[in-house]
Amino acid sequence: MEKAEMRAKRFDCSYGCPVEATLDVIGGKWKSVILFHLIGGTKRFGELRRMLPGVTQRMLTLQLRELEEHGVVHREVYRQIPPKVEYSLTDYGWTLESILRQMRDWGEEFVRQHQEEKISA
Amino acid sequence: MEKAEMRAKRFDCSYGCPVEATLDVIGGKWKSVILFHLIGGTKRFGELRRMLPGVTQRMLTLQLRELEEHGVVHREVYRQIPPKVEYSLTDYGWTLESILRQMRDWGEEFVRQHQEEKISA
DNA sequence: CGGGATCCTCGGCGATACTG
DNA sequence: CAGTATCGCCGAGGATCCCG
Repeated sequence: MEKAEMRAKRFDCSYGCPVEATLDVIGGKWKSVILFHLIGGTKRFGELRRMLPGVTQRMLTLQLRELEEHGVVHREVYRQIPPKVEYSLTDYGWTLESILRQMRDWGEEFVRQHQEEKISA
Repeated sequence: MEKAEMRAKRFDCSYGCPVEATLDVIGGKWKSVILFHLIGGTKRFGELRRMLPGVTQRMLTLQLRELEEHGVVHREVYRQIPPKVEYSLTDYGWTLESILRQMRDWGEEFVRQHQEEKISA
């Protein structure tokens, strides 16, 4: 499938519910974590890689490309040897900040709840 | 893998970031949409099925089971012929309401943006 | 350093059939 | 009506190699 077709399909309002649209942007395997780390400021490719234990180079690249296509992440390439590429949130990406912070807060509480459950068990 | 093992693994704080924990609860293929519809009130299995065009019986069952295991959805079985099963948000599930509503709002805006993009293109 | 290109595996998910 | 069981596909994602 061509990239243009993918975009057409993806943006074709084929979402049954707007919640799905949001999930399509932040719901990838590493996307929400990448976005959350970018709230802390611009990051180089290698920095992000070190911040996500277990991510492969390929997956990090793919996820960043999709975030870029969705308009929430900006990719700045410095043409030099060795290469340097910086990633940051776009203005539109910053509109996700509130949701991402709430997701972190809820997740912390969720983990805490289940730790207690394990202790009492 | 035994269910107990899955739970152990899932709740083992193996999330690199709390955001992932939240995504594990609401990030399934149909989970966030199910949860969002349950904000509107208790629903029967068949009702949910009709509200999610394209979902298979199997997937709806699996997703509901996981939501139940995560403690955000309550399953009420009425022992009668024909069977009747109702699903609703637990108190803990209601703590997701704000996030879900924001996700819907952001998703609506996202779809709107890309519709404009298509028109201007 | 930050990628592409290729090959291959594994499990998520659909399709179908059966049941209390 | 609301599930469970079984089979089979295919695409997400890992491993590896090469490049500017």
